[in-house]
Amino acid sequence: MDIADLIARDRPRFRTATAFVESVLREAILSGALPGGTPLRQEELAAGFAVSRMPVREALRQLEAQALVDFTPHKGAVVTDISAQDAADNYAIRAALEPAALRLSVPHLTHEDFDRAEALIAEMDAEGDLARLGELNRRFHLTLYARAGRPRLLALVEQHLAAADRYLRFHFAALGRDHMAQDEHAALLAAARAGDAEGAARIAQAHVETAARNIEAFFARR
Amino acid sequence: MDIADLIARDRPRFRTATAFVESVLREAILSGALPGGTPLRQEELAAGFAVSRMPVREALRQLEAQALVDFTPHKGAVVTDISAQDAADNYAIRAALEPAALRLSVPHLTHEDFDRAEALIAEMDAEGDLARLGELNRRFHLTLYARAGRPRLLALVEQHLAAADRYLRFHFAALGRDHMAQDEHAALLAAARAGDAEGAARIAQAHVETAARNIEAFFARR
DNA sequence: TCTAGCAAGATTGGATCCAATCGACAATCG
DNA sequence: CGATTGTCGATTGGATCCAATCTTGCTAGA
Repeated sequence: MDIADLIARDRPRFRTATAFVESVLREAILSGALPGGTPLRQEELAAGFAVSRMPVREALRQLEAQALVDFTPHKGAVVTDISAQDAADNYAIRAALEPAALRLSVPHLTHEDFDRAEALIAEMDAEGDLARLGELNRRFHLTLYARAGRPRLLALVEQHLAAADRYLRFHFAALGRDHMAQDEHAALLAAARAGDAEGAARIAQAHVETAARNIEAFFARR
Repeated sequence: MDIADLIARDRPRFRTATAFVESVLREAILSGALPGGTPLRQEELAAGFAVSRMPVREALRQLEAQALVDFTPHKGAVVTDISAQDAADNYAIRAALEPAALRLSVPHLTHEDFDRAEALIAEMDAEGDLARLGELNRRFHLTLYARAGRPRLLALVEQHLAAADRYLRFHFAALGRDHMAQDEHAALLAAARAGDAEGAARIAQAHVETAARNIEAFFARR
């Protein structure tokens, strides 16, 4: 999706221009529309969003705090580029957080949650578009974590899941989309359904770690 | 330490006013000098820092992304207040991240690291000031995690350790400083020294979880 | 007396303007 | 001929100004 589309579609949803610019830029970075290393010129962005430089600057500051852009004084902001180290970092964090979220959440999951998760697995089987596939994958995992009752923990997981989409792009490009590991998703859901929080946590951890290995192998091979 | 002191001391260390304001405000919030719920008026802060409102606004945006202040459009920023839920969140995150960092770090720790950690334990025994005690505690843990080779993971751990100081203040007030659990620190160091990453990780997790229970009990009792 | 509404002050959001810094290229000096 | 320095354009950092919105308190009417 182009940036212009995002602008036209979402502007009314935000009360302030700053929040709007921040949201669009974040999605653009996470979706890969703005690849790592892209310099973000304030004037240019301001013109694109039809606002002044100020909301752009504030938005860039927020993205800096989220480690999505790098700031250098008097040189400006650049989209953080994705390295093998960053990927390893991301997966190490997720491998720690997601099993923890699962352990807290599984005891409180409802039938509706399980049904929704199952439907998402089916949708993933049918979906062809990669961006959409990443979105479905995120929603599947977040559905299973949602009942953890720890909003900050969930926000962290969500943030790092979204960031992982940037690597997922390489993942698919290198290995094909059958590496989405749908059987692991099914096993995860089954364990959660059985109330086996510990087993589910183990599967989730292994799930993240195999993904990490795949990405690592991909980076090593070039 | 007063805000005025921080201002006088640290201004030359920063290239830009924004970075300076952000740093001072963050420390002030984490140290408890600015308690939760404090409204942060831009004009007032700008006058205090002898700058205009703009760097203050940018700094506040960054703190917002770090969940240290809450923004409401046209109403301004307020220091995020610490609730039992926030504390539980913080400890859940740390209970997941710190053992992971430890597992990665222990195999690469050096004799110097162990010596430094041991010295920090001794310093904690001798230290009376609470703020300084929290700082020593942080440095002890971070020393053991430092060789994990995952900068983002470490940054997350550091951020949440620092945030925990806000709760630690209550912890000590309620339970006395002997609850610092120095014996657990010693056990943690011993396991790390023995190269037992798994054992160290277990101790660290238990360490965080008992702290979480203490805080929870404290919040429940009022 | 109580409430709805309006008006003034306070405060933030956004735009515009000026200053400081960086990068590149050219001119000068050894 | 190479290194250094100075100047200019581009870009960001910071200050000031204006607009939008929220809050507060007063007033008028039921």
